Amino acid sequence: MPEGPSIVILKEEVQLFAGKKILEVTGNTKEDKALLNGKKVVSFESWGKHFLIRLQGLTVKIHFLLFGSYSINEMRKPNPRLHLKFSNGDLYLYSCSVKLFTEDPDAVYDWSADVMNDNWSPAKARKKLKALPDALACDALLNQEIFAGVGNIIKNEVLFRIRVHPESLIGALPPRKLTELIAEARKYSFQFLEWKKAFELKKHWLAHTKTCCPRCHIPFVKEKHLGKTKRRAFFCENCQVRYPQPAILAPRLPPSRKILLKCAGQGNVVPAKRSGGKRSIPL
DNA sequence: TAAAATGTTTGCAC
DNA sequence: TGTGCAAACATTTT
Repeated sequence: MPEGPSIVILKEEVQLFAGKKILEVTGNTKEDKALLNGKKVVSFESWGKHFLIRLQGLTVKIHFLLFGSYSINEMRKPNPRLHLKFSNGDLYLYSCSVKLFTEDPDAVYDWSADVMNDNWSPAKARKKLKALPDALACDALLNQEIFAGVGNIIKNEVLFRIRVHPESLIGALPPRKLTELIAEARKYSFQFLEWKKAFELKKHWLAHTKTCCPRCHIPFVKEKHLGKTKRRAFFCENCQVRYPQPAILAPRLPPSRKILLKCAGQGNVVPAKRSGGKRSIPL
């Protein structure tokens, strides 16, 4: 559920409640639910992975973390964290973080940092990245102050697409690669949105959870806890370049037959096994 | 069945 | 006070 594009879908799905009055509030959140009673929804908004319910003088911030979910009209799970009743239906939010705040959301949120927002600013993202030259590419993409909404799936897919090794240093990326990183973070997020709406997101994964590189047809490297963020990473040591690049490139040996067999049947051509017998034609 | 997973915050040790 | 790390949280799927 939780990457930015999924929150955009939620925001679209709850539009039927925009402008409506909250008739009843229940749920096991420890926040002061009573404050929401009788208030009208000014608007539903999102910032990265945050889902915001903007009321008069009060905003509800929902974060779904790893396991949160929601349903509209039908209660699909027991014990919702928050349930809002409207004249035309119900919104149920499960196992999520709920926080209330009274500040103006425009003063709290930097909308230009949200990859899904109309105000997304690649220039500002670049400036923030320039300030973190020692950060790893895999960590930088998950930095919500720079790429709000980007999660682990988007991270893996973006790095594969732009052929950048996840452990590359941000400061060592050539300017054009940095441009690509920023552009692809947004571009892939919107593709994620369209594919998710069509229920075909996984079908389009090229790297995330994959075992073989679709370009090189050799096994992906799978790291369980990569970078400061310690998240799963799937990448190709062959076509994803690690920056900085070494001054002298080590000669690359062709992968062994055993390795190639791991990716057989995925567009990979495995050389025939040499027969143990004597050659009929001497070399 | 145990383990892992689209994530973030908190609290403790140093 | 700052930082870095592990733990906590919570649920579904493999």
